[in-house]
Amino acid sequence: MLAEIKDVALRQLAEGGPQALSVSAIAKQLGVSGPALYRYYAGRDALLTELILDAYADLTTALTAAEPDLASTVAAFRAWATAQPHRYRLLFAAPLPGYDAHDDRLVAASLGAMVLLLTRVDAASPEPSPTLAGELAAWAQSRGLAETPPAVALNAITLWSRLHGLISLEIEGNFAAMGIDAGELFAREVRSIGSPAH
Amino acid sequence: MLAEIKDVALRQLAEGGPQALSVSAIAKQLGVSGPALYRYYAGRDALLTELILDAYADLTTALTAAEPDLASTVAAFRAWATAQPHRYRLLFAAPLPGYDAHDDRLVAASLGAMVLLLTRVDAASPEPSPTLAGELAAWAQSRGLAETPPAVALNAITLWSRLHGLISLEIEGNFAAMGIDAGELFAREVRSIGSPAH
DNA sequence: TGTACATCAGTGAACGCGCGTTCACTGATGTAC
DNA sequence: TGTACATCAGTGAACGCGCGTTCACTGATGTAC
Repeated sequence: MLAEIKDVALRQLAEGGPQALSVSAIAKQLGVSGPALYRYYAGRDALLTELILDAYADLTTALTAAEPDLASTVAAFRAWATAQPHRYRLLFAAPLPGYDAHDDRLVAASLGAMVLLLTRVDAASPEPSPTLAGELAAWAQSRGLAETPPAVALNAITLWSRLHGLISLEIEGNFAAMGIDAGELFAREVRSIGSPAH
Repeated sequence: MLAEIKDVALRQLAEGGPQALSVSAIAKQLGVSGPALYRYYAGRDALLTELILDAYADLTTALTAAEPDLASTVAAFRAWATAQPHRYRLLFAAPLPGYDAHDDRLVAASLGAMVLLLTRVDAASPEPSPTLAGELAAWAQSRGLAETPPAVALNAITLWSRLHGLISLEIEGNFAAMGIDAGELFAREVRSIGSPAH
């Protein structure tokens, strides 16, 4: 039943966007009265938190299942995002109106998925400035990646940023509207990160 | 009065996010009854469309005012976005719930701003594949940029995508959360586009 | 095998809320003669 | 200068809607003796 509720919730998220996610609507679709759901979730926010945690876990699984090279991992990342854009938005776009995420599990979950992606980057970027290198070192250390050289961390973050740009534009249909197939764009960005001279 | 309504609308957008933009709330803040606004705007969607058009126009102005080199234009783009993230989201993130934009002026306005940014790119990317080159040529032509070589168009789109990734992450506070100053990241992306070997 | 009880999923009514929008109207301001 | 009228910004009540959440409850199922 818990799973059934999440299923319907995700379907509504996919079809009607974030604002379509409502306790009453889910209940109606399940053929059940609204208050019935309160037996399973403390409320709308709790359900939402659960959906986000699931999405992080699912993304992590997808990345883990990919071949451990950079290109395959990035391809898996993109495939996951484009197959279910609503879940990608749930993780990386602006949160829903009135939803306040102050759940420690969220921080931990996001770490798992991102670290996995970032540690597949091994090429180093052109040397960052001393200031940026310091910031990067501090960040890597706080993430349990103390061994990572700043130039590699920078490369990883750059990759992440470039991917996010491509994916969010692709998800909203911008490349489709331009008549451009995004596949080659992705391949190019991966190549740009894979070689130090980008 | 038209301007005053927009002012309040933008302030609410900035403070409470998109869902805070409501006719009644604007009216209340103006010390006026709800229906009074219908004398100035046909409804919520019309007001929203006006806000988007304004934002495009404002962004175009900001880009035009910048020095005509790539770095300055990108800096202006970023400055505009970070100074008023809510307006950037209005243009480039998911539209508001229930808002259907089928206004020809929107298409024209978005074109103005983007073409301005994209035409400041002159370096060419490594040669795109024949397929992609064809798509790029068709797109450039439909945008009145028939002279643009596909490799330059690709470079421009790559720049746009990279900027969008950086800006949307910066706007949502991701870099701040990592303790990283985003300025150098921007400078690097501009450099990567400015030189053909990225 | 039969009775008494506890558990607990789900119900329906109700709460207060804010939304966009319509409608008939008031009342001040400006214009024409 | 004074009167008759038109214009029109703004009002308040009302419409139907959906929301999250609470509350006391029903009624079926399972358990203990």
